[in-house]
Amino acid sequence: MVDKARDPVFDSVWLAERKPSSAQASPLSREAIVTAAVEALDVDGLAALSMRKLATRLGVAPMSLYWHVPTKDAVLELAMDEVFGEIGAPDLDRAWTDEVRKLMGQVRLLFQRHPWLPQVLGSYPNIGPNAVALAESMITVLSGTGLPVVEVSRASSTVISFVVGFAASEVRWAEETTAPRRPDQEWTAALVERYRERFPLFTAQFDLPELWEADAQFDYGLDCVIAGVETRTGQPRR
Amino acid sequence: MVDKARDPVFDSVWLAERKPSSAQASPLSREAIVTAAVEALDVDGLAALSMRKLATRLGVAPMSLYWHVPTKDAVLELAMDEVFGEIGAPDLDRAWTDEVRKLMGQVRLLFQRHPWLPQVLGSYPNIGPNAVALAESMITVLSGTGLPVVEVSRASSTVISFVVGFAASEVRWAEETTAPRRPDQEWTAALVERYRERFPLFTAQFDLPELWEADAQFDYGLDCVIAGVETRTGQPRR
DNA sequence: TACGACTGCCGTACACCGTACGAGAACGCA
DNA sequence: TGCGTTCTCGTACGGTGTACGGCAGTCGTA
Repeated sequence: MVDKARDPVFDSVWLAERKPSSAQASPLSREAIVTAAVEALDVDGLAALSMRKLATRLGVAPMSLYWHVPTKDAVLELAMDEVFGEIGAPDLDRAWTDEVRKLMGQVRLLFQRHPWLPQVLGSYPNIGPNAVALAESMITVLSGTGLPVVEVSRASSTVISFVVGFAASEVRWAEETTAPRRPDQEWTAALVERYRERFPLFTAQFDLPELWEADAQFDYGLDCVIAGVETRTGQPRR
Repeated sequence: MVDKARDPVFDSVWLAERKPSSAQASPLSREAIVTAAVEALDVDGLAALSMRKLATRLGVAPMSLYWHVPTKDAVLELAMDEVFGEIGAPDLDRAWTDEVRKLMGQVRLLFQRHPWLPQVLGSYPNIGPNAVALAESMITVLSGTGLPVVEVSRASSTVISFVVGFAASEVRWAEETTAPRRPDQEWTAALVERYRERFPLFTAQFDLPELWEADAQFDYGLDCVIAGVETRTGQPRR
C-alpha cells in the first residue's frame, strides 16, 4: 500500500474523480465493497483485513475489487467515512449544550461499535462527506453560542479533539482488557504491580471505583470542555 | 503481525518479562533497535518500516533482531514509548495552569516531530514507562488545583484527551498538505471546491486567515479546557 | 444483423512482508 | 578441554498488495 502514487497531486479517494458508473447493474459495486469491509473490520479487526479475504466474503476473485476501488487504502478511507454516516443531524431548536452532548455521545458510541476507527483515523485525513457533515453540524450547533465565527470554529475543533482523543484511548483500553484475554482484572493488576513504586499516583487511580465508570469519565470531560467554551461567551457561571 | 499470540494472557511488551541481559556487550541490543526504528519512522514513515529494512539499517541480518525483540509490534510499542521519553519533568513551583500548558505544548511538539505517532497510538495501549510518567506528571501538576483526587484524575484525562486528539488531527492534516505533493493551497482548494455548496460553514473556514494559525488554534483549545477545569475549582472567573 | 468499444471480472505473477526453525559461531566457566 | 549459554544468521513458508493482460458480456451504431 501507500506506493501506488499514481496521481502525484492528490491521493485521497475523496479528491479523485470517480470512474463513471455504467447503466448495467453489476453484482459488485463500490458500495457493496465498503459495506463488506466495515462488517469484516467490526468482526475481525484491521490487522485481519486483506483484499483477498474481502473478495472471498463477497464471493468474488480478489482482483475484481480493483475495478471499483483503486487501492486498499481507499477501501479504508471509504469505510471510515461510511461509519461516520451513522451520526444523525442536529436539532437546532434545542440548547447548544444539549445538542453538543448528544452529537458527541453519538461519536463516542461510534468508536465503540467500530474499534478499528482510531487506527485508520490515524492514517488518513478525515475528509469524507459524512465526516465533514459532522463538522458542519458542530459549527451550526455552536453558532448558538453567539460567539464570533472564528471562535465557533475553534470551539468546534476543541470539542471534537477532546471527544476523539477520549474515545480513541477508551477503545484501545477496552480492546486490550477484553478480547480473548483474561478478564481486565488480571491485566490491570499486572500493570499496577509493575508501576506501583515508580508511579504511585497513577497506579492509585485503579483503586478508585469511580474511575472505572467510563461513562462518568466521559461526561465529566465533556462537561468540562463545554464549561470552558461557556467561559468564552460570558454566559452562566455553572 | 498480531498473530504470534505466544502468551495467551499478556501481549504488550510492557507486561512480558524481559530476557535477562548478559554480561557480554553485543553489537545489537534492544535499545539500538528502538533508536534505529524511531529514526527510520521519522524519515520514512510507518508504512515504509519493515524488519528487513530495520536490520539493514543496523548492518545486521533480519532474523537477528528477533533475539532482542519478540515481534514487530513490540518494536512499535517500544518506539512509541521511547519518544514519550523526550518530555521533561514538571516544575511544581509554578502555577498549575502554566505547567499544564508547558507539558501539553511539549506533547504537541512531540507529535510534530514524530508524525507516525497517531498511527501507532491507535494500535497499542500507551502504557510504557515514559507515557505513564507523563500521566503521573499531569496528576501531580493538577493536584495543584485543590480538587479531590477523583476529579484530578478526570481532569487529567480530559486535558490529555484534548491534546492528543488535537495533535493527531493536526499531524494528519500536515502530512497530507505537505509531503511530495503540491503546496497545501492547491490541495485544500480542491477540497473546498468539492464541498462548497453542501457544507458552506465548513468550507467558509478556509477563507478565514485566523484559522490557518495552528498555534492559535491549539492555544485557544487548551485555554478553553483549562478554563473548564477552573470552573470545577471555584477559582477565578477568568 | 454485424461489429467495434466499453464494462466488468478474473488468472497469473512479482516483489515484499513477518517470522518459525534450526544450525552454528563466540564466549564464560568448569 | 569440554559444556552450556548467548547471540547471529540462512533458509523457507505462507501471506500480502496489486500490475498486467485476457476474456466474456453488453451496448450503440450502422
